[in-house]
Amino acid sequence: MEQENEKKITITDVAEALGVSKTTVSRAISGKGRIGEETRQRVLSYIQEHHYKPNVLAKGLAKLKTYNIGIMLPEDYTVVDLPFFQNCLLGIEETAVSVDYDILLTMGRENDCSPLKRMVENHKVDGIILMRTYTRDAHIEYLKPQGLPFVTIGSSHYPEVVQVDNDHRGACKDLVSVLLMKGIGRIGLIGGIESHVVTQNRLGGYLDAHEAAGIPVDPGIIHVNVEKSIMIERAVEKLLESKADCIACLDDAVCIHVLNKLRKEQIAVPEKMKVASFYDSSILASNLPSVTSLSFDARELGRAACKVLLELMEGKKVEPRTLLGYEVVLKESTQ
Amino acid sequence: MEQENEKKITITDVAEALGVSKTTVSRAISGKGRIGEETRQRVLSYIQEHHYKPNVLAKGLAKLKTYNIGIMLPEDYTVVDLPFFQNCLLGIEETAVSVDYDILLTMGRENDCSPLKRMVENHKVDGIILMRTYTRDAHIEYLKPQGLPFVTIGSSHYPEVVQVDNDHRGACKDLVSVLLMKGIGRIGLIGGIESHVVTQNRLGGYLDAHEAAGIPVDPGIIHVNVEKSIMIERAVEKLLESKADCIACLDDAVCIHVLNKLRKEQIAVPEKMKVASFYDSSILASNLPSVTSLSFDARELGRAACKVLLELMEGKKVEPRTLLGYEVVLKESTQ
DNA sequence: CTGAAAGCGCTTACAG
DNA sequence: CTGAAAGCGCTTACAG
Repeated sequence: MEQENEKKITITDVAEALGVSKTTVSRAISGKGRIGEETRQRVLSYIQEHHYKPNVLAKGLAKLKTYNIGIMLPEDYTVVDLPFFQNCLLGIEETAVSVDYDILLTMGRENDCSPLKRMVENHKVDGIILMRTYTRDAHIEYLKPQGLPFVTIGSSHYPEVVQVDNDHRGACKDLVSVLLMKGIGRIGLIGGIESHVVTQNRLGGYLDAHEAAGIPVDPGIIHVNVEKSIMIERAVEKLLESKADCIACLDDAVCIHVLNKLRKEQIAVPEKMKVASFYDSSILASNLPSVTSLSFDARELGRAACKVLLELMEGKKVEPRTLLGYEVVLKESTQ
Repeated sequence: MEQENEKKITITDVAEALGVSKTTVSRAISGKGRIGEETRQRVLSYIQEHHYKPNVLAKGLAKLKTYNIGIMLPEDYTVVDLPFFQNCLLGIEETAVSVDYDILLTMGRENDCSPLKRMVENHKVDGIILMRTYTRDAHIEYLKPQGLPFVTIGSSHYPEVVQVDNDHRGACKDLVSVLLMKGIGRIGLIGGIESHVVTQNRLGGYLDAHEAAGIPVDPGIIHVNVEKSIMIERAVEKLLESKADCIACLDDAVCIHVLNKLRKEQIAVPEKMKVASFYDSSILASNLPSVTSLSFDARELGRAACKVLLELMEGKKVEPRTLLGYEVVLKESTQ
């Protein structure tokens, strides 16, 4: 209860109590500038004892920093993406906190920059992480001329935009290659939104694998921009007609619908139809049969993105592109 | 590109350019204090034209505010809870932004206050929203003597702690009452963590309904603190043995496992066993059969919580408890 | 109606 | 090694 009365003690209070100048106190805390070891200890122990904590706001004003990093989270999420974002955020926070930065969260739609703009114009952040990218990305276009450091999680086609991403293209290529090698020759595709860069990468990986294996691609079994469950069901029907061996889902939300549809049609997985997902999520972990998919470390991705951003904020030169690894996880659905 | 050069113009720049004092500029912006209408317009239009935006940090320092509200998100989430948190956050942001506040996000485990503490001690927020409550809540206990306004989403047993919640107890009571009235007499329970206050409320609603209907409760068919899938499966087996008519799941994560288990055991839903969930999520929406559950408006909950917090921050007196509504959604699984 | 000045809580050249 | 002073960009009594 003692603290209740103490009420926000400031650097001036500390200085007065100790009979030194604010300068000295400041130096003791920051460790910068020459200062006697004895004085330093005296200040430090007083501070400890009286629970003094510098006001980051004031420090920020003096140094023209906010000690906040802004996060732009897409609002039009899919349930399935959420664990990814959550883990990513954990990774970001973890590394931000380690240098005494906080996370300012804002959410918005694909083409609505206003939340982002607000955050920037109000001078509330020192740097920004965009959690999703689009082939034509209004957020990036707004941010570029702003001169504020930012990185994207997920790839973009914008030159000079620093990006951190999992290697989706490589991952999909590997997964598809494995399937092709197992003799699963006709792999149909369902899902994905073309305006998301990641969709392009996944498609690229799919094509890469076919090229590497010398197997031609049948454009007739590729169903992109299929999102609503009805359209997914129709796509499944078409793939059944086209005698596909396997349905590769561009993401897990689609995969859930595909599995439901197959169940409804009494098509046994994997006996009559194999299924794989190009994404990674805990949602499909408990499915019966378990689903072959990719595995990414979202938390590590968050850490990496934040680290790169912090370097950028310090004015360092950074790699324009950081690609993180993945694992192909083979399960029952493609056996 | 023009903006690139302009570089952070300040109130002093504006004042000089217009030949007025900073005081005047400040008044024109805030609308406070007497000021000539003409002067006011002159300032305002200059500001517009030159994209001047006051530095919120500096304003904050002068007024001893941060214009941030802190959000404490639990780290040990379940996938199924995520849509709830996401929508809740949207509601919070929406109303925070309307009064020019931002959201500072931090995440932590049930008994780890350090992220919260850090945020508070660094003077980074003017108020806090706890997104989950526990029967013995370390966060609340840390926060109470701090004198910083805060509200919880979800109920707590702590007196004087302002809380905003859906009426889980009433909702569960209604749902169970409906089932009982349909002649579904033996309703088994699976899931829930006793240390979560919401579990207590749901149990309470379950009991209320039985009492109201004059039907005795069989403690043998209540399986709380069942979380892991193996334990859930075992609980399902026991309920099958005990001839339960229906399995009510304390939350949707549990419900998914229950459905999987029933499918594995070839028990038809709803013919051989009814199923209901005490929670609300989009995950079960696409299930076959669709699952009877409750429906809460998480976004509205976020709005309400933020509104209450803002009032608290203005020093107003607020209701200690705000309860929001719900809907009982009957679906195929209990037909 | 308007302005000079002090103040918010810190940092950091500049002297000594 | 230490301190007085100016400054970060705003607000707000207090005069006029």
